[in-house]
Amino acid sequence: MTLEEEITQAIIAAAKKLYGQEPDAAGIQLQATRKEFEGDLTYVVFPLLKMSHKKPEDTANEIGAELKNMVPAITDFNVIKGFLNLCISKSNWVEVLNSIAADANYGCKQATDDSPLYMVEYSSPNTNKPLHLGHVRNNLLGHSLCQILKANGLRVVKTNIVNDRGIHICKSMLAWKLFGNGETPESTGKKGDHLVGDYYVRFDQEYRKQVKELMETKNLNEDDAKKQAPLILEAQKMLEKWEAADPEVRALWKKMNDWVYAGFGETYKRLGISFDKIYYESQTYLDGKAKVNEGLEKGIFYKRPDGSVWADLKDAGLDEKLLLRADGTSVYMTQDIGTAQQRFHDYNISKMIYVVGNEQNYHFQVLSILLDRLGFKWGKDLVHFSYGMVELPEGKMKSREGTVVDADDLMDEMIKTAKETSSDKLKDYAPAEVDNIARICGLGALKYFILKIDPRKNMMFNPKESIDFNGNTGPFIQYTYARICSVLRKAAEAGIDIPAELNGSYEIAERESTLIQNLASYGQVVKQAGEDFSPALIANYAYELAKAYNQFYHDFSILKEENNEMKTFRLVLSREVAKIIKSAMNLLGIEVPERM
RNA sequence: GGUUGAGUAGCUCAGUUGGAUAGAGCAACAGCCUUCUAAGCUGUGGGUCAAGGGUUCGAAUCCCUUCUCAAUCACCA
Repeated sequence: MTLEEEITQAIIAAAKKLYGQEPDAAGIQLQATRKEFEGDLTYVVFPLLKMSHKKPEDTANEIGAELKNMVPAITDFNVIKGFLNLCISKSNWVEVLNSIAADANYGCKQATDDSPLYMVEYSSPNTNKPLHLGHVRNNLLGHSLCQILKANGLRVVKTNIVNDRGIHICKSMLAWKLFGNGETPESTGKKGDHLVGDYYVRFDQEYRKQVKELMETKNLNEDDAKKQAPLILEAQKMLEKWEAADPEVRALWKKMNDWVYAGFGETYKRLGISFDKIYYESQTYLDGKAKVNEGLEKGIFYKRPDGSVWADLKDAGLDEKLLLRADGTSVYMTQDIGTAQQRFHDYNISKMIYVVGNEQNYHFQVLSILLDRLGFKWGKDLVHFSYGMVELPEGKMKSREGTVVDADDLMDEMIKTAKETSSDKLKDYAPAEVDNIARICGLGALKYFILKIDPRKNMMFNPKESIDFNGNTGPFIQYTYARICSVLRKAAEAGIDIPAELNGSYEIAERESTLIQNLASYGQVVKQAGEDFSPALIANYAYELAKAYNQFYHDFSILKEENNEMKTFRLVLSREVAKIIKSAMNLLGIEVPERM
């Protein structure tokens, strides 16, 4: 039983004794006492007034006196208005620290074979353009979410759906065929995804030229010109050939997709993310079509005179939704139906989570309803982990207007800046170690910058101001870790033995017990982050912890402390802070360096 | 127009499910390195929590109205 639970029980017992009624345990909240008041834990007594029929101060005093008698760890209490501040004994805090030290995975749970299986889809790139800042947010959130779910004792399958077919892919294929002169990643030295992306842009440029020309020469309006431009017609023909499995088109498709996958692979590796199972839309869209046709036969969907298939969702307060075009080809929704079916066939999934931007809210609302109507019992329970857009000072990112922040460029930039920042301090180190530290810090700054923000919100990214390395940042937390490592190294050099567990009595200071209290709350934070799907909670916790440690570090000597008992205590405390920082950062997918 | 989300310091963001005098960082200014890593620590200034009403011991938080912004409501994915 934790101290909080013990006190909660005591409050219930005290209320019963004093007022003859038992308050609801769920309604009893203990919070850390604000630092301007004396005490460690605070209980707000206002809810008890209905049963006590006394003033807040009197009620708090009565309860406080009872608690002090019942709970040995409570040494004293004070009352301010309706707030009952409880002081916890020093020895209790040392015990708490010992319990943290005894558990290498403190705050995290381990999954067993019976644990529920969660499947998390994230990343979900198109194969016609390189990853940009928006994808980075998606990838980081997805990876961190998986880490957090695992830390809550769940089994997790990380999955990715690659959008590898459709008209947009044909556009870059066509442009490469027409203008590429046989260029390859090898011949140009370009990453495959960038090379293919360039041809996607090229298609758009040439296409727009043709549209403009048609409007001028044949006096067409824009819509008609867009439909009649030779390039788009040829791309459509290519898509038809692809669907008919034309060997030449398929070979080109495979070649270019492989270039892109190699490029994505590099970016993923650098970002530190991975997948357990990858799905490709080219392999699931036929299932989706089959399922839609099945729904059509059962009368769940209906066909219009032109041959297109629709779902009527007006009774659910939504509109009608297209599922198959008149020519029989599939749309986004069709593919997602097929993909979902395959996944639930492949795995015994208890929860399916889609990490996809909030622009898709409507899509997932519809998907859930459609799957439910198609008879999948899990359809209703799909979770769309919806996150906000990344905005630039000029507004939204647009590939065609060149206002995207490329993922690879961004990482290069961050690592370069980190290297400049650390070059003075790391003069004595081997170049490879300097590079590795710059990589860890640069990526740490980027990842933390993105993950500390509430996922739901749109976030602002200003490339000119770039990302900070001071203050509430990844490197700040990494620095705190490296600092502790340095102290522990020096302790080892001096031959000081740091025990696994403390015994004895220690006169610890307020700042030290606060730090222990901070450490102790890690488990609660991990749990909350798991329930809320919120890496931001972990990020903010890690910052608070690092800040609290730095204040402690500034005010107290560790190795220079003359009292050996206290020196040992502070070393253990430091070691445990480092452990929890490393664990929390791991949940965010951020590495921590031992020196920087 | 409908739906969903958001609006907190000059800027970027927190705010533990309704608790004490609304907090950090950046930017500005002023201090702290012969002593365990100054990517650190301390201090100063900066707020009508979009506006108005309601619920109650107590509201940035819950409810209603209004305003502003974003996304979406496509035979694009």
